[in-house]
Amino acid sequence: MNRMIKPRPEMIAETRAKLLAAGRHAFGTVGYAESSMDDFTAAAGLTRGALYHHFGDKKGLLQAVIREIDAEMTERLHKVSDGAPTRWQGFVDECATYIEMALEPEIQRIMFRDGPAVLGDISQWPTTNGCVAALKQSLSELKQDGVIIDIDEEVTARLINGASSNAALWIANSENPQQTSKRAVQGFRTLLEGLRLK
Amino acid sequence: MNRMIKPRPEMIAETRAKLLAAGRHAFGTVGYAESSMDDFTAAAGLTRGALYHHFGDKKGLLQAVIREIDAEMTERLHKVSDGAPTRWQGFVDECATYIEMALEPEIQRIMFRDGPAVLGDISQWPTTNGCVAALKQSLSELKQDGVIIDIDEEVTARLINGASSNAALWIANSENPQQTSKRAVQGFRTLLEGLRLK
DNA sequence: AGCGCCTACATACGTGGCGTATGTCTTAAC
DNA sequence: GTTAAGACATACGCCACGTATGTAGGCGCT
Repeated sequence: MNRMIKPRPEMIAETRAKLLAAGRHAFGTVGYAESSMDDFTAAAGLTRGALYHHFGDKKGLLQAVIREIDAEMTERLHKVSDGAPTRWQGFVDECATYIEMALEPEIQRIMFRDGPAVLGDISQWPTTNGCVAALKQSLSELKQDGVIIDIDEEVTARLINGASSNAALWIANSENPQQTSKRAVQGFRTLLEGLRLK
Repeated sequence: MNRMIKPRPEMIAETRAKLLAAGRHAFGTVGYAESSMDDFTAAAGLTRGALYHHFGDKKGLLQAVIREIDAEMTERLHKVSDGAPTRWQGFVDECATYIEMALEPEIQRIMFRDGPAVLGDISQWPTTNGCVAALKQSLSELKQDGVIIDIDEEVTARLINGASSNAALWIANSENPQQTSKRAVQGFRTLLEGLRLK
């Protein structure tokens, strides 16, 4: 009755976490299509059997991985905007952070390339639009504070999201990512300035 | 040394065109990963042998399809900007057209979802950045005319490109695409207004 | 004109990856 | 202690891709 020897649920959660981590690593490095389930489950000391049990299929694992990453990204964005001196500054920082995150190979590959290709537009997914929601919220606050012009927050958040992710792709594949990044962030800043009330 | 190749050019071109069309249709409807080469080559009255001969592999065909579509899109964009009364108007129309094009299922699927996922960032490809180039050129002209503020055309073109394609994804997957589209285009217009010199 | 080669495809074959069906072992319940 | 159920492994079949090989017909050369 009392499980004093070994907590069974923990073992289960552990295997789940192992699979999640193994899949995330494989998807983030070699990509979704090129990731062999046999390979990366074996790397985690398991088999595909466990994967099918916990996640249904390969796509299911991808979804889980995406949820995890999205949650992490959302948290990072919130931290940035919370730590800024002004709301406008926080918003701009948030956008810059978004680009920076999109530059990370794992995020880029999983969230911006393979994710949408395999699962369709994930942002439609109610559970995985944390980043857009974060941007949207920032925009709403700015609007209430009378800092920016009257815009459709949802639309603008989406546009910014698209511009950022695409910019990141461009930056990462450019010859000189450092310099390209500077240019991009600068251009982004200019674009955002257009939203401000003069 | 190099021999003149003229083996029934018409027949060959026709075969190539058939494969291109068949692949384009398959990729644009069921998607790249779900398209069976055996199936759509057979639909064109051919076999995979012809495909491998002409395009090397599945990815090669995708590249060719993307080039074709990109050329078409570029042409459409040029037509729109050329037909506008003012350059600013032409530019805005161009952006709206870009969104509209991105709403077409075939373009969306091939150019914005499967393409980047399979081939990486295609915009880096020298031959397939026609749309970005078109936007860039429009921006350059606007700058020279003193209509817009001093911006980095390349960067801005990329940002617009990203915002448009992403917006299209969002629109297409929304419950009410018509209405969402209106909102998106309106928001886009507002964003672009920020680039104008007052 | 006829011979042979090379191009443009088709056919055949092997491999690998995915999904499912089935098996096994452990834990919890009674 | 027997049983049910969950957690995973093993086994099997299928499909799709890439390659290796086969073949028919035009084109150059004499």
